[in-house]
Amino acid sequence: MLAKPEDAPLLRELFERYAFKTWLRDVEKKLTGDRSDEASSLDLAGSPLPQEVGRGDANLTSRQAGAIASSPTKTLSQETTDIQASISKHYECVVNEEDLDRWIKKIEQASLTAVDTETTSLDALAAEIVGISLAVTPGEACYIPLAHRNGEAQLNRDLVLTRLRPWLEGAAHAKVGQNLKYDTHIFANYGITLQGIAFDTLLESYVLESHLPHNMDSLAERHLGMKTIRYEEVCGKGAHQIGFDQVDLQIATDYAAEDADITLRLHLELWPQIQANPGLLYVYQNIEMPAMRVLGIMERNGIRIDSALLAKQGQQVGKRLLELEGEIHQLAGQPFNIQSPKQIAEILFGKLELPVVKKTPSGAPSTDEEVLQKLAEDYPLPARILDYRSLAKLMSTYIEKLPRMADPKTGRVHTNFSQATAVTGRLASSDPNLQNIPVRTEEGRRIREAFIPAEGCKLLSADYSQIELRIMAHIAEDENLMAAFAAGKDVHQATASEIFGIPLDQVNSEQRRYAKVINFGLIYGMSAFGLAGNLGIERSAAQNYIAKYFDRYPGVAQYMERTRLAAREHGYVETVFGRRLWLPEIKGSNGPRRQGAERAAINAPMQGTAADLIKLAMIAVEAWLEKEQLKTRMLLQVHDELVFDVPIDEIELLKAKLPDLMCNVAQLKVPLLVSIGIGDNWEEAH
DNA sequence: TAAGTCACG
DNA sequence: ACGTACGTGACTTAT
Repeated sequence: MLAKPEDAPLLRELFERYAFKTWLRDVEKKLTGDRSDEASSLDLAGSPLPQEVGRGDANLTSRQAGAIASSPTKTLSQETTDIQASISKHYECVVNEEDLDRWIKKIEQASLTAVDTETTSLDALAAEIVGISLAVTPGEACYIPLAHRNGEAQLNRDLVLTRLRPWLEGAAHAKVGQNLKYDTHIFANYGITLQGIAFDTLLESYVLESHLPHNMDSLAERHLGMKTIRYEEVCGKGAHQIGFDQVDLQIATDYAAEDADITLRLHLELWPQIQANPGLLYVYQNIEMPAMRVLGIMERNGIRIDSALLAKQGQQVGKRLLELEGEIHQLAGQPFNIQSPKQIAEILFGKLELPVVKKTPSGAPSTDEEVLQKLAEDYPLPARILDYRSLAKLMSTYIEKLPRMADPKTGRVHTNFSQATAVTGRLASSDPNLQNIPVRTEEGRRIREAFIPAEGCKLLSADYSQIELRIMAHIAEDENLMAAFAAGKDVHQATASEIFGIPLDQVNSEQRRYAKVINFGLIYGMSAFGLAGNLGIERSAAQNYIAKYFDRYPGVAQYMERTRLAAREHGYVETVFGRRLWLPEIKGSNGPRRQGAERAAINAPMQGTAADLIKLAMIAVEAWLEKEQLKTRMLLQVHDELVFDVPIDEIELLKAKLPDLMCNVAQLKVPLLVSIGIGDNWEEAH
């Protein structure tokens, strides 16, 4: 059914070559061998575990052992992890060439090496490398300090990088890491192209349990029963935090070598779990692992910002904000902080005695947009506050922020695409978030004018049309809905025609608007109450629309019910490609939370399949760009949209080929549709 | 650090 | 009776 994307040959080769079964058996043998020592190793609480480095820090080691000893009831896997935890540790600090040579020999011969970098910053593009850790066998790891600033002897950074380069860039040397997208950036900062990325424990955890935390401390605890040294324990936190380059080598080694060690052990635990499930294996190998590389490229590309334009907009918006502030204080009869919901509430509901429309979760009177909109029907002040709020938002979040985030040399902003944050499989964008740039209002869209193409390029935007509704038609296999898409109908118009029982060409804009709200509601697992609230109609009327919809689209009704049942039975739901979303609360006794889980269960297969599809598209498009050696660069992904810098002479080619690539990453039971926009800024291209 | 709000798909 | 449309990130105030 699915046209699988071209497997990356390198990855496939690595997976086949390093099946790990033999090696796993060896490791298991070692674990079993340790089993006889289990009782005594559990008694280790209070006495330090053997370590070459860090012997002096009994605190950390005893805390680790203590955590093991206090483990509650043990499952089989818990026993395994206890044994994992009891493997003796040998962490070395590599500060001379002899040891470096020995480790290089080790990793050259290893079938798989865990790699981790320590740096000066979480900002991968700005970070400087401080050290590298490596592990090839559980319990054995090294830390190679490169830039610690406390006078302790260490190897020269450039010498080590030069010596390691052939291995780091060697595609045949299989590597595993925790979030290797980050480490790839770090090495790229020094002109080194990390290759041979075979596994990533962050993505392994994400594919297995997207709803749980994926940081190394949590993973070690959850899967290995081990308590790890936390970053704060080494560097402190808040204002007192020091850079990793200030940390003493011995402590740095304890921490950093452990990261590589834990990464390797986590992989040995997680990878078999993924292999055991074909759907998860597909998502991991063919979607997440290849997507990681594409995301790294996009992050490095960045997008060009017109800071001068934003500065000009800042002048205008700033002036308008001052005017509004004056008017608002005038209407309120006193000055107050308009940015404080609490103070707004005091003015509106206290001083002016306006009616309270709704309350916040904590019970305070709400002053959100919906409330102010309602009050604006009868009073002048709320409308002004709304104007002020929206402009203040534009000002602080975009107009002021984006220029400060731009690289002063290139004028480009580089977002971080977080691949393991959204439980549904979507990406998340942060620092800055470029997935929530305003578009819905006239004022907001002006921000998009400041996103501009590179010199000699146009911005090209390609977005999937109605992707989630198409996926709903596919999953539900609803004849009527599939037929509407097959016929190329305007789906909201078609829906209106069905629920109002009128011919397609007699649907008016109001009816279409209703149908659109209903279609969105379906994707979100709405109730009659929710629909009524959204449309401003009686609940009974909303219920009638829903009933009519399900009457005309019975496949969709069955899908909703089927999904609720499947979620309850299995505790998870799946996308078309086999991605899982676990819903621990689906069987719970907390009614509202269970219903929330049911709505998430209905939504996740659609949102998640859309996420799968666009990731496959990104992989296919990037592969094509590279194969054809084009200069077009992929810049952004906004859930159903991709944005590119396209040189003028490649525009026609992209216009012709992109929709084709994006629509054919999979063959669903409905056609996929991609529309293209081109312009001298994101607003024009959209 | 939490709460409230609002930007996006 | 009870809450009530899914998924995100960022900013500001207030504690």
